[in-house]
Amino acid sequence: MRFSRMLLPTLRESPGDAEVISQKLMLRSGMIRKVAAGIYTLMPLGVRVVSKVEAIVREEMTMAGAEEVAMPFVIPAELWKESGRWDEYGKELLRVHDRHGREFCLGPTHEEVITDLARGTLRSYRDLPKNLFQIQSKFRDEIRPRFGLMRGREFTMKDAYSFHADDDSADKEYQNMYETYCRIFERCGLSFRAVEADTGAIGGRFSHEFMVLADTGEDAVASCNKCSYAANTEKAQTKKVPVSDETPFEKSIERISTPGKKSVEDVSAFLNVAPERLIKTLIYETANGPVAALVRGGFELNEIKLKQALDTAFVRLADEKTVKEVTGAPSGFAGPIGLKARLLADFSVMGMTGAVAGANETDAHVTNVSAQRDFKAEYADLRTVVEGDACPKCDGTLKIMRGIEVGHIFKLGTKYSEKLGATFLDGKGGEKPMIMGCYGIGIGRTAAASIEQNHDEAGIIWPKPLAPFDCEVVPVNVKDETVLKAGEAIYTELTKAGLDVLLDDRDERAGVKFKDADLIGIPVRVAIGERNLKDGNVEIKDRKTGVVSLVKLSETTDAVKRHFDITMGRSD
RNA sequence: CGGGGCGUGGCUCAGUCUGGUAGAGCACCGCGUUCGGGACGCGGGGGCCGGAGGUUCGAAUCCUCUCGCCCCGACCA
Repeated sequence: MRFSRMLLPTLRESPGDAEVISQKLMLRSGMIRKVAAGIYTLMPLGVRVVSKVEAIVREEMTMAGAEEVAMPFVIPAELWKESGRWDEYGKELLRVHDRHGREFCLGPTHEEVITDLARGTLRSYRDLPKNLFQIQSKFRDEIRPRFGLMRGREFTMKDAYSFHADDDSADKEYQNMYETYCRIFERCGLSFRAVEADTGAIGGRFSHEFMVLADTGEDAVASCNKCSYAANTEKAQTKKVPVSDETPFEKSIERISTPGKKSVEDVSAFLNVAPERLIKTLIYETANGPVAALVRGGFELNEIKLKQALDTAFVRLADEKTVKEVTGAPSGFAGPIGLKARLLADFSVMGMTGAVAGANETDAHVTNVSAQRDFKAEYADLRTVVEGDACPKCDGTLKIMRGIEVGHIFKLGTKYSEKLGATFLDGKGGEKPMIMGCYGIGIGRTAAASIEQNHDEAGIIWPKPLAPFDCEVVPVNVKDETVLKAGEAIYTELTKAGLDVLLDDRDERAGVKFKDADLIGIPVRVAIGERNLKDGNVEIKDRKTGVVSLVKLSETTDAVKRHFDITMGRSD
C-alpha cells in the first residue's frame, strides 16, 4: 500500500479529551475517529489491526471446533422478556421501537438469540455438543464510556455459545475454550493472566476472565506469589483468621463522645486508636429490607460478595433517611450493638476484642467491644482483599495488579435453556434442558490492550501478529529519482515475497516520515537515503529494539524476511 | 442520576473577569529556499465563537434556557 493513497491522518497532538495511552495513540496514528461518546469510526489502519485480531480469533475458534454464525444486531423484545432480562438488564440495554411501535433492543450480548436458535434446531443428544460463535458489533449504553475502544458503547466482540447434553461435556468445552483463549492471547503477543471472576449480569456458575496486565486497567486482580491462584478482586478471597478463644475479654463496654467524628480516619485519629481496632458498620438497602454489614476498619466492603452472601440481586448503600430509621442516628455512628437489623459481618470482625464501634447515637461511639461477646452476626467473606493478604489456596501472599479484561468465559449451566425451553431428548427419551457455556472476547479492546502494553515515547510498537503492516519502506527523499526508484523496487520485491508493505511515497521531509513511522509502529522499517544508496546500502530498523543495520540493496528482502523468521513464531 | 469543568478555523489553545464586532501555534493552498528525525521566508484560504432567547446603541464576553463533551462519584461484561 502507498501512504499517499491511504486515509491515514496522523496527528501531532492528541485531542484534549483522550485519556489513556492507547486512545491517544489510536487517535494520533489515524486508526480511529470519535463520532459520539463511546462510538468510533475505524479508519483503514484501525481496520487492519482489528482484522488481524479477528483473523487470529477466527482461526483458533475454528480449530477448536466452533462454527461461525452471524446473528442480528437488532433483537425483538419478546426474546429478552422470555429470559427475564428485559426487566433485569437495566439502562445499559438500549431499547428502540420500529415504525409499528414494536419493541426491540440493540444486542449487548446474544444468549437469548442463540438459545432461540438452539431450541429451534437442536432436538437430540445426537445433535450435541455444538459451539457457535460470531464476531459482531454489540451495543451497551454504558453509564460512562471512556478510554476509546477500551470501553466504548458500540464495540466488536467475539461471542461463542456452546450447548451440551451433560455437565461433563460442558466442562470439557470450558477447558477447551480456556486453552483456546490462552493460545489466542499468546498469538496476539500479550502478557495476560486468566483469573477467577464474578459472573455478573450474564449469570452462570463459574467463570474466568482473561486479563491483560497494564497499569491503566480498570480491574484489579489479586494473584498469589507462590501458587497459581489468581482472581478478580471482585471475587478474590483470603484465608480466614482463626479466632483465639483463650481468655474471654473482660473490660465492659463504654460509651464515649465523638462529636462530628464519622469516618474511620476521623474516629481513629480522635481516639488515637489504630483503624484496625474499629468496626465499620455500613447500612445497606436490599430487596429484603435493610441490612447492616460489618467490616474491620481499613478494609473495604465488597458489594458483590455481600450480594452473594445475601443471595440477592440488589444491594445499595442506604441513604441518610434509611440510616436514621435503622440506627436512630445520622450515618457515621452506626454500630452492631442493639441494632435492629439483620447483621452480617466479615470474617475480619470475628475475632475483634477491645474494638470501637458506632453507638447508634448522634456523636457517640462505644469502646471495649468484643465481637463474640457483644453481638451476634452471620459471618461471611465480605471484604475486598488487599495487597499482602494470605492466599486462600496455599501459604503464599496476594499481590494486587491492574488488568484489562479482554476475554471472559462462563459456564452458564441451564439458566437460559430452562427459561427459553431449549431442551433435547436424551438416550432414554427424556427431555432435558441443554447445558450451556458462553465465551467472549473484546476485539477492539484486545487491540487497545496491546498498545497499552507495547508503546514508547514515540508511539505504538505493534507486536508482529497485530501490526497493520509487516514492513514500512521509506524513500527518504522522493524527489531523488534513484532513491524513489530503489524504494519502489524494494516495495515490489517485499510485496512479492509475501509481506504486507507500506511505502511512504509522500513528498515529505525525512523527519516527518520517520516520526510518522515510529508513531504508527510498524515492526520493521527500511529507509533508503541518498548517502547509503551511493554505497549500495539501505538501512533496516527494528521498531521494538531500535536496532539499526545497514544491508546491501540486493539483500534487502532476505534481510527483512530473516527479521520475521527469527521472531515470527506462533507465540509472538 | 449527584458534584465539578469545558464548548472559539481540521488539531492544541488565548481572548470572557473589566461588552466595542476574532487571534496564536500546528495543519491546509501558492511561490521560493531547504531536504536522514515533525525546516524557513513571503503570500493566501478557512470561524452564524455549540444552539435558542434575552439585556444593550453594540454580545465570543452579561443573563436565562437548551444541546454536546470531559472529569469525580454512584453504577457496570
